[in-house]
Amino acid sequence: MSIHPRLVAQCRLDSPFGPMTAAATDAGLAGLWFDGQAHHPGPLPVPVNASHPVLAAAARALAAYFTGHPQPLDKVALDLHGTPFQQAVWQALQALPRGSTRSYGQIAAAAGSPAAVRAAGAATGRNPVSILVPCHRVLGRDGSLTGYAGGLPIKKALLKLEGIVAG
Amino acid sequence: MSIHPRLVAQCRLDSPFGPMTAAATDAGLAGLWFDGQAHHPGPLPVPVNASHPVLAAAARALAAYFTGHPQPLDKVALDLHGTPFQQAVWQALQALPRGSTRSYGQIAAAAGSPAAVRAAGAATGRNPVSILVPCHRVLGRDGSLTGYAGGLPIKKALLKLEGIVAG
DNA sequence: AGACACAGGTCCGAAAACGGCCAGCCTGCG
DNA sequence: CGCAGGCTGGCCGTTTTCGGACCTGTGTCT
Repeated sequence: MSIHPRLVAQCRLDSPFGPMTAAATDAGLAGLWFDGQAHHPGPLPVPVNASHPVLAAAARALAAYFTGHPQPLDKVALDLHGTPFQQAVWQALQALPRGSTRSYGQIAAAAGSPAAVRAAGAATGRNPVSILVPCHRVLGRDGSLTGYAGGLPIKKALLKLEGIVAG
Repeated sequence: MSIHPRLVAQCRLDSPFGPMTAAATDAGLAGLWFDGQAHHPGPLPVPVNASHPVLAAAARALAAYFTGHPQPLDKVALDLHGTPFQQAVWQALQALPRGSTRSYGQIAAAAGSPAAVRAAGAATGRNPVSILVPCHRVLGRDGSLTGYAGGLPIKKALLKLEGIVAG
């Protein structure tokens, strides 16, 4: 997958698990990556501008998430760039509230292709907006962690933060 | 291609990669070939005269090149004989300073025919003045050596001499 | 004239490889 | 039996790889 074609601004954001990079279009948040995570897009050819409204909103939402807010007070607009199937999967992920989990099979079904379980796993891994699009709430059928672009320890910590003991 | 019609003198010159033959018109250097290289014109029907000013200048330039001079102190006048397209390609080659490389596609574009990539390769191969017209600084798009009239080992050695590790 | 051969590069379609899976079997236990 | 573990094979979108077709100017051969 290529980088989002309409990026206009980026900035750095802090999290308890290390600094992150956020990127936005004028339509919404397009990316939020841990440093060195899998599928990191690398250096972005757009200016740093932390005061861009979308990035400011993302910073507030991220802070609210780590403060423990069950639902983000103001939802951040998203502008995700991917194939139709990926869009469907990421859409399904956004429907997961804090503290709930699903299996990859359930996500695949929600995305409209119940049999495309493995592909759903791949699409989940390509989620460009970590945390705010809760790809970490997807587990194996038996509750195993299975994988996370930012590394399993962070996935486990995020779930623990949400009150889930799974692991 | 036929031999240059206005040749007036020739002589032998030494290089670290073996002896070479140089040929000149009164207007400038017309050829510089390794013994046995591809497209070698063969025995030339002109007198041997190493003291001809153009050939003397060529000898100095060649020596300077192998000494490591970044730019020839006094540029040798050139009198290249070829088709308009070949002239354009060789012109583009002369613009390459020591240590820099281009792809055949870039050379074709610089010669005015971006699509004539393959033709640019052919024209590059017919370059009559080795080394001083740096046809050895042209590589494949992926950095591969692809070819050299004097043999790939010499091309590689010339590049190494200029500080390029490409291989 | 006409038909090839080249010191390359781009495009496009087909085919194969690759996963953040899961169900079905088979084994080895108590 | 009942259950935990390991292997196997099929699942499917995406990515990568691979193989042709075509392009273009020139020299050489028919």
